[in-house]
Amino acid sequence: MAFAAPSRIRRHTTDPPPDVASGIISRSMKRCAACDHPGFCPTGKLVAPETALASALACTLKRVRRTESLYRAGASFDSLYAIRSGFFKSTVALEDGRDQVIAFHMAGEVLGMDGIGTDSYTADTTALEDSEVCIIPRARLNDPVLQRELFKVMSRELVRDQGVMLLLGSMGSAERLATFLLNLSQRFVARGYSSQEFHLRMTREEIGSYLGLSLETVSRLFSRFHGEGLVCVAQKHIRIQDIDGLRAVTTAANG
Amino acid sequence: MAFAAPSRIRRHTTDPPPDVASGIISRSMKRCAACDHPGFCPTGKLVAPETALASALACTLKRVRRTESLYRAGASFDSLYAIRSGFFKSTVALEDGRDQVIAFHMAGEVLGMDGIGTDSYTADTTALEDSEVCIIPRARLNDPVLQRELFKVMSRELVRDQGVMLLLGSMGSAERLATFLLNLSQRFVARGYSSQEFHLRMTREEIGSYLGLSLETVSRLFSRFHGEGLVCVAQKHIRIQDIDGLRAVTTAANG
DNA sequence: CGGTAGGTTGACAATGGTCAAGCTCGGTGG
DNA sequence: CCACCGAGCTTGACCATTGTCAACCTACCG
Repeated sequence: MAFAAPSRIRRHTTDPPPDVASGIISRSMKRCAACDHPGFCPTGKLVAPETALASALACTLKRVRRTESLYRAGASFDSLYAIRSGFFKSTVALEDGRDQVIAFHMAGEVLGMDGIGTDSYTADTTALEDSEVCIIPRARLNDPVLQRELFKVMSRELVRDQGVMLLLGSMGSAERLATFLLNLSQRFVARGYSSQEFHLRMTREEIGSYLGLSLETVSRLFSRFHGEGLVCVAQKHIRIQDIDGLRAVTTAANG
Repeated sequence: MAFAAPSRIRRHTTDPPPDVASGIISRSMKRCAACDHPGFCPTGKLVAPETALASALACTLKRVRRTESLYRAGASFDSLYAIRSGFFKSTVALEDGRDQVIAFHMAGEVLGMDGIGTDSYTADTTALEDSEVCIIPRARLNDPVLQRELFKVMSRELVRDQGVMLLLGSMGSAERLATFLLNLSQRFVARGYSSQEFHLRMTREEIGSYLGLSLETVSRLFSRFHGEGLVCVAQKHIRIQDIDGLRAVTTAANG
């Protein structure tokens, strides 16, 4: 595979954030004084600028190891969590045992908002790599400054969900995967990482579950995209070779 | 936009709510003093009990006729809307023209929350029958009492979206339609109407769009359910004959 | 009473799922 | 250091579900 072998850094220590884009990381963005990941301080995003630092300092951290769950569906709602570093998936289950990944989450995103309305979480949320979250106790939902920000976060989440419904309801398999890759790319770049090369933290099965496809279909599509020169895939390493080509796949009839 | 004693307030006069379930309506639930639809006063749901009446009186009503849109994607966010009576659909569009129904809304539900995060709406929302909404100007988002309630409403909306993703991603066609019918039934009964007999306000095409199916598949499934004695379908009138049978369809492998 | 939007049904095709076999890589223990 | 093991991935063959196209029907509205 024509793929610059990345140095396989495996950090289980706290100090630096785990590498997200296999070494190709732009550290240009300024950092929050309290958080050390580039450009994306969850607490900074959550509160007005003037109180960001205070909030950040007051925030309790929690570590979640890979495969561990942060909360489970049905557990009583006690806090929100802002991801400081790491990667999560959320899944919901049907009574008959089937379940589905409904979201992947990365640094700066807020987890647990599904619990506000019913006082208990409705999804399972699990770390896909060793991660750290800031605990936002439910009592702080009364903080007007936090509230204002949280409205926006929840609203944007509603918009994100619209996109997923569109994806699941109107797109063919290739469109879905291309959309997914472009979305990941966009989110990585917003965090100061490479937009073209990154490491998938989820399995084919999890991608398939999220996209409403079988793991085999996901695998075949990766192979096909690879063959078409759109991406370079080696296991979980992805390099987007032709971003415009991928965007074209996103449009119907190029599936 | 000021909401104090506007000239165009349509006060809560005595006109009864439009019949939702072709005459089979239970009127047993108590009504809000300010709103006249049974058991489900949007303003009452939105504010703490002690201020419900005041808010309801201050609320400006807007009428939306069938096929008219309440707001369109891209329009700047100026208010939320609580449905007082009627029925709406929300659709989102892809660049290439395809679009999809992402929700149906009925009395008591809140529209426009997708606009909070980005300051403009992201969906088109259209009345499927002559409807009335209470306007909640964006300025009122600062009202702490309203805020608290809105958090719950938005959170529940997130949970609802999870259910739709599950439906679109994990269910077969028959499961989807059965789930949809049971959901409608549940929502009607919560509003004091019959749980078994109701009038569909949307076309087969709109149902199909919402469920990620073609209109032909929806039609065939209605015929099949009819043949199996699960429902009695006559155009847009639906009577659920065997609710447990429908629930069984909801489970995999009974598709 | 005719036009039109919406709905039904059938024949066929295509997309994507299922099943099965085999591969790759990383971890583990001899 | 090597052999083995298992989770995750790939690929092929086949098949089921659902979409597409087309024809026709029906109800409703002027």
